[in-house]
Amino acid sequence: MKKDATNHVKTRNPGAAEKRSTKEPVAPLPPISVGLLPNLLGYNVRRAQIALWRDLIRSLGERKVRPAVFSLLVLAEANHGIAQIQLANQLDVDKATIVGLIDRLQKQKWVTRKQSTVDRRRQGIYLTALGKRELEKLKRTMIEHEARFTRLFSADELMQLIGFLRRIHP
Amino acid sequence: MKKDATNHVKTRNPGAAEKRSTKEPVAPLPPISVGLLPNLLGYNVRRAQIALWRDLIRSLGERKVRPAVFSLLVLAEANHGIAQIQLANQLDVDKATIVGLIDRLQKQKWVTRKQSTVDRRRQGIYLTALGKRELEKLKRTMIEHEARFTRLFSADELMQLIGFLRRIHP
DNA sequence: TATTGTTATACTCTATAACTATA
DNA sequence: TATAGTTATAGAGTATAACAATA
Repeated sequence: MKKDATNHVKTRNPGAAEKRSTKEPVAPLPPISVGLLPNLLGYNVRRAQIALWRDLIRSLGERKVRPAVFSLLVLAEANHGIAQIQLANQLDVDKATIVGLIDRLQKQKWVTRKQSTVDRRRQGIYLTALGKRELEKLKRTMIEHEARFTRLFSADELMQLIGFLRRIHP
Repeated sequence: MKKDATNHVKTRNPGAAEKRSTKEPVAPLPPISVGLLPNLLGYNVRRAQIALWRDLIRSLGERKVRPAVFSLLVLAEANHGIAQIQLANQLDVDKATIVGLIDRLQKQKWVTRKQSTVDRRRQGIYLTALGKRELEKLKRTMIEHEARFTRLFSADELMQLIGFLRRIHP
């Protein structure tokens, strides 16, 4: 029923006004009070994240890549042969989750696993040539997506905002 | 494997240093480069949201209430007899999702449904006396949770931050 | 005994589609 | 014909637990 949702996070509404802009219905829904919600930091962060997330999903949509995969590819590119446990630690997800993501990426031939010679428990992750090319495209998509939001802020404001957010996730 | 996770969102790590603080392992994991991730607005919002979400889950934990339910109760309290479709619009989730949440709350005797006399399609939502009492407790929990994060900011900074976030989710 | 990777399983949150009853 | 609510189903994202190989 919700329009643009492709994800577990609820749909942001660029059309919040839709309902109100149509002809006045017979028994209109009365306006509601939103209570204390808008003053809560957590509520606002959550709503912002949902707005960003949905835009990102829409942007990545055609590429069938999910946000987590993008982060993973960026890390893999910056760290040739990174161990899966390191990806898990850095992205703050369980290692079992990483295995699933890598499995898919490997099937797509975007990454390969190669056993480490230093510690044979480790399966180093390497981007393939295809993976690198695709990541470059993804980065462009990501930059466009970011721009749609960062342009809401001056350079100073953006620095401030990111600084604030880092205090929350130290 | 991840410690405090009770949720689909990945675990924030107050113990990120754990791995490094133990005795130096035989073949230590090499330090990694995080690439461009920390400069992305979306990445930082997501990480902040996860940190807040996990703390909230932990705080609400014993009460077996989820964050979405809290918002719903606040709205129901501020709007006696609110229609489920209004809850869905305000919280930006599908109406089918709201039905599920209300079903549980009704089983717990925290809310009741009552058919509207104005428009009999509507099932107005009302907090029970029990629901009101529980919500008061929840609010205290929520305030403590919020305080753990808002104290990271001065009053001015907090106003600024919330203002920034509202630009992102208009 | 601890760690890396793996498999199998299950849970939370949410959406989609089709339906009923009312309007 | 449209809207509020409902039901049934599915999917994304993630965790947990148990295990093998290696350290």
